[in-house]
Amino acid sequence: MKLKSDFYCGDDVVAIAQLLLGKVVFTCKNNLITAGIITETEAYNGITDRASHAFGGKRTSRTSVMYQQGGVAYIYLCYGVHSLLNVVTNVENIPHAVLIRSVLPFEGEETMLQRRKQIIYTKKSFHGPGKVSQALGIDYSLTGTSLFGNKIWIEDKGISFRPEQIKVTPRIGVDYAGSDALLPYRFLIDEFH
DNA sequence: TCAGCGATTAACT
DNA sequence: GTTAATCGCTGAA
Repeated sequence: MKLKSDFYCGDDVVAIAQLLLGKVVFTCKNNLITAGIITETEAYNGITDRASHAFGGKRTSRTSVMYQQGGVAYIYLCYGVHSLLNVVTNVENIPHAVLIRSVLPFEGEETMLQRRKQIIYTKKSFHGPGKVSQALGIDYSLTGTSLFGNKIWIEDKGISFRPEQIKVTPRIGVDYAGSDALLPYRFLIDEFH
């Protein structure tokens, strides 16, 4: 069942990041459906978070997507090469987002591997935010896409994890964020990594 | 218009 | 665990 607006509009982005573990991201591109079970997320906690693009209330053409009401995709290009997929949360004007870092194949595994130019699935095939977007056929032009439409959406398939399966760590690649780089905002399912 | 830069990846030891 | 490659968008002028 597709996640509803109230899931995305909560005000605790860190809690939502944890709740997204086990949910399933779907995309439909060229009539091909692909989907992955989320096994790793990071929270980006609005204007007080130095690691967030919206730190200090920064609002530009790129970051304005994060200020929309929860339930849209914020996708941006990193290193000129990688499209990174985020889920926008909270209400309008609060720029919270959750980065999807890893998935397990759920539907359309062959298509996902083809997009990654791989023949054989390994557990690392879709570990890393750039790989997730590539496998699901997502690129930065889809930023701002509603998660209630037919291009990208997230479903609850009843998959959940016990608290002891969930590992909490600081976020990756945000050393420039000073003390905020140490915040325990990354969640992952240890047995899949 | 254009210099700067990055929420990474792949390929190493 | 480490390090180098990389390139087109972003944002300010």
